[in-house]
Amino acid sequence: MTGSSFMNGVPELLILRLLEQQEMYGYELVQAIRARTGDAISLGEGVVYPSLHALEREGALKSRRKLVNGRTRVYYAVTAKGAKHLAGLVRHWSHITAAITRAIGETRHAAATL
Amino acid sequence: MTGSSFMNGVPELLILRLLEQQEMYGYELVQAIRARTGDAISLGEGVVYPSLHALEREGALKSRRKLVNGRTRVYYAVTAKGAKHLAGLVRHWSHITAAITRAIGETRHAAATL
DNA sequence: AACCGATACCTTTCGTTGAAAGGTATCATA
DNA sequence: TATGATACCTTTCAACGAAAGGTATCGGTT
Repeated sequence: MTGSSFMNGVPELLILRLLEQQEMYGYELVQAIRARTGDAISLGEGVVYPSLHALEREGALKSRRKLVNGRTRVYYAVTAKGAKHLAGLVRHWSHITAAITRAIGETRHAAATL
Repeated sequence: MTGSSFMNGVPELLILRLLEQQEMYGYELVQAIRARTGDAISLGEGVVYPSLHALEREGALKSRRKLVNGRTRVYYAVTAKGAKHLAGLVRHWSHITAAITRAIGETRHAAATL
């Protein structure tokens, strides 16, 4: 009850969404997430890498190794299956957050009016 | 990675918010949450009761027993401390969801424009 | 009278999952 | 040569929601 960080499922959602728009490697993703959310969300590598591996295992992502400046980068891209999965996640996300936003914005009277 | 239910911290948020508007007992809360979210969110008693106990332990809620129709009901109300806590949760919730919504709605080009 | 579903409380167990911390290696820079 | 950034990774931990089960009372039905 201490955390309440509202982050359940969010790493998976953001990772798939960003990778759908552009192929990226893990380290790049970590920074991209921070940048794209205006520092509101900052995922550590200990969250991103395991997620990438799990998503690839499930067939939602595919990876290819690339050598840049003597360093190895593992680029990830979303598969067709991953895109379908992401669509479901976004749909679910919208549904849930809309319901919560409505619920916490309602007054008891407005609720009764339903 | 299977669940992705986006429910982290949500029970605490909804419980505090509903109880801030109106004093309620556990069983009533379970149904109220379902009703207020249009069946989008349904918390079991196994989630609600432990949450209520934890929140009372933290001083965010206070309870009073009431006998109605031979059945005992435990009514919970939000304390001043709980209200302050809730305000922080709502603030945090808005911040996080706004950032995510923005991030998943952005195109790569729009992101670059930042 | 017996039964069942709804009401009302509760606990224990389980699996997932995000967070933190630590570990390796390369490259550029000071 | 030492440090910080880059780039990969794993292990450990705690928290939390979900499910399931447990008790008891009441009202209505058969």
